[in-house]
Amino acid sequence: MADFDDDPLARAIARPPAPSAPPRYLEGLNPAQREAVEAVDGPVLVLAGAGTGKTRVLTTRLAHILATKRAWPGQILCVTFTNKAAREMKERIGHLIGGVVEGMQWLGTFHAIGAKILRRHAELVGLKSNFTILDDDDQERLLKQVIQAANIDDKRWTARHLRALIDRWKNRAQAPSEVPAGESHAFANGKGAEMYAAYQERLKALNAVDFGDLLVLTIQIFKAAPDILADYRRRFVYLLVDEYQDTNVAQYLWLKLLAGERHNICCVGDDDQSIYGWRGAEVDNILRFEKDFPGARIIRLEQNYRSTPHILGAASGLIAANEARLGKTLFTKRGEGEKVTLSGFWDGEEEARSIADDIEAAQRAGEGLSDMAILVRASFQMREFEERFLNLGIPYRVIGGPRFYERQEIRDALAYFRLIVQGDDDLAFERIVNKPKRGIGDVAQQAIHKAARAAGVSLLRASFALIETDEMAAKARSGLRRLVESFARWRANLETQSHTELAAIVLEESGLIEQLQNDRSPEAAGRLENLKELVRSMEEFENLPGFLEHVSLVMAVEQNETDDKVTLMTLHGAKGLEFDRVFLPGWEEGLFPHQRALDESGLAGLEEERRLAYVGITRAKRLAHISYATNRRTHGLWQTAIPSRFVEEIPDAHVERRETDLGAAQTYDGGRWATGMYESSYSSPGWRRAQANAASGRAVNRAPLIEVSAELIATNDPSATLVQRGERVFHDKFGYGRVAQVDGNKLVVDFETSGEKRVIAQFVKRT
DNA sequence: ACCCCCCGAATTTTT
DNA sequence: TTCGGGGGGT
Repeated sequence: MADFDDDPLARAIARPPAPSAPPRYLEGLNPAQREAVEAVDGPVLVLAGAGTGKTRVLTTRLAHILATKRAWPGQILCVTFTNKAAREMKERIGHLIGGVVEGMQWLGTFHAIGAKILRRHAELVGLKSNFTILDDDDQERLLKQVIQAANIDDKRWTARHLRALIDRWKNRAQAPSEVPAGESHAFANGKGAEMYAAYQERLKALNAVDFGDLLVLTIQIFKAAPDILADYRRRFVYLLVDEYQDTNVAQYLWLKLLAGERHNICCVGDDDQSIYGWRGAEVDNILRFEKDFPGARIIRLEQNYRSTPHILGAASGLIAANEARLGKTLFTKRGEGEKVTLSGFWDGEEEARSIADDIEAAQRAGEGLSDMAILVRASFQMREFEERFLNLGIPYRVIGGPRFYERQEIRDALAYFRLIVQGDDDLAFERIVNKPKRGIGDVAQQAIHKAARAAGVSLLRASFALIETDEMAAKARSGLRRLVESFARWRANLETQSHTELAAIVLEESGLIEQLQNDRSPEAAGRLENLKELVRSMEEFENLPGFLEHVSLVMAVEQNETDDKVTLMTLHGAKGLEFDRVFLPGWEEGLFPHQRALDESGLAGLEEERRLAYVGITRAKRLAHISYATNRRTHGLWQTAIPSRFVEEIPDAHVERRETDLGAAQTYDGGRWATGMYESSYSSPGWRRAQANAASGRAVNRAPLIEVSAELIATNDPSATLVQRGERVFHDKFGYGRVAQVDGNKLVVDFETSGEKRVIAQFVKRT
């Protein structure tokens, strides 16, 4: 409550304004922001450019709805993508509505809210309300079983591949029966949909769901039970959606169902910051908003409070090259500032060295390390910087490494907990049945599986029966008996014992702790520490199921980072953040824009990469430094690259070019960059191995030749396309194939080895 | 049950 | 190059 004193919004709400004066919380908003706050009824799309005060608008809008008594906190549905965003909103709202309400019950991520709804109506889709939410590791292991059960070669058709397909279908809310035949064909000669169906069956049997199901199944429920849907529609008087440009089809359908006739929906987003197309986000959702919600108001927030004019100018100039956008013009009242710098380096090492030097110089000049960030396209780029930082002793932090709950020892512990809460969780059982070793090898595990299948029960249940028979070797049987009896005991204590106590006992009695104590490897101590941390982190939860729900939905553990360190992260990870000084290394063709984005998604892929560049530049408050290296080692081979086309797209007025003379490896002929690749003469072990491979006649795993031209992708001129339908072509990556379709410079080619792919015409050669 | 070697893959990542 | 998974040998 003390916070009320520091928070003008909270104060304003606690003390209602005089009738005539506008409420205090509207003070200090610019006209567009104020409009977005006050337009509470009917559909509204707030196009919030980078740094335009989006979060402030969102929270103030909520405050406004509450202060004007249009709805109670529990009648507002407010969805975000990440837990971080949800947490931030909750904190700010918490101040506003104080101790009156615990918090907003329906403020959370799509998945958390989906899970909440699904648990209430689980029986309608054949689940129990204590269902497990699988992470992608479990998901993949389960898929592998499904693939093997169908006698499909799981080398040729990997679980990973199938998972990607199923994710895609679920992102579009497609049930197995709705999978387009062509896409089903993408797996094991048409078995895709069949595998998907089998997987869903297995999930049901395990009383488990995956992330996609949290939305797909709730949509199913809404459609099958109109009374339930009507209930939620009545409850949710106002809907608020953050980062709307990141929604996928399933999320869109889910929102549309919940918005109902009333359409009091407000979506906030920025089409120019849509960078998650590859995981199903549909920019179209935001581009199409007016059609979806007739009479929608579109409000643009264009005044930027973050960056200098040069930074905004650079970013705006770049993003203007995109076709598919609603269009905004950011402006600022801040003073000039410095131009964005552009530097070229001989290789990645030199680039890292120079950036590290700049960081040290800036630090000496009084800048804080935590005000600086290096934003890379791909995480392998981080290594060079880490090495350099370690060398120089510059403190740094990497954001986005392997996360706490993904560590092996944590997963093992969690599998024990899951099995206590939900005995049907066979995946958890398989994980820990012989971990730590208790003599239950392959043979014994096969026997358990067989018994479970025969009786149609879970592995744990089957094990209970099995230890009473003599179908298993004595050693395995006694090991299994001890395990199974432990579970019986733990489960019996679930209700009576505190969950942290229980957890500590489980870790001890299972032997996990002992195993690590006996482990002499250097990592063991850290792992023990992690387990302790795990138990500690359970304290803030009410019970074990509550904790597990948190774990499956929030894969990260909170870390309070107040130390003065340079931040190293990917561009994707940087969205929503800001730094005083930002370094953007690796702006090279093939790396950024990434070759795969171009190969797989053509123009759309290029535009998404460009948005990523835009996100990168707009993270900077005061200084942005772009750089590229002419030579870079990837997968053990040296490759030569040319500067990213994005470099050229930034208006000269906003850039200071510091490129030195390193043009030797590049040529520029009339709008077309040519690149080559050469192998180094390094006498590294890998190089020797490659030579040996070549000598022995084996194919060398060599990266595809990068050949890009600066203008080609943007063209829509059909005459630019040299190949015709039906022609036989060669592609560096996919090999030989026949052109099935020509669309401007985009082709659909039916490749002999890899099937139909969409490729850019300029990447294929006629044969 | 464990170890070693070979092979393949190596953008981005939340939930 | 580096990592992890799987197969095969001990």
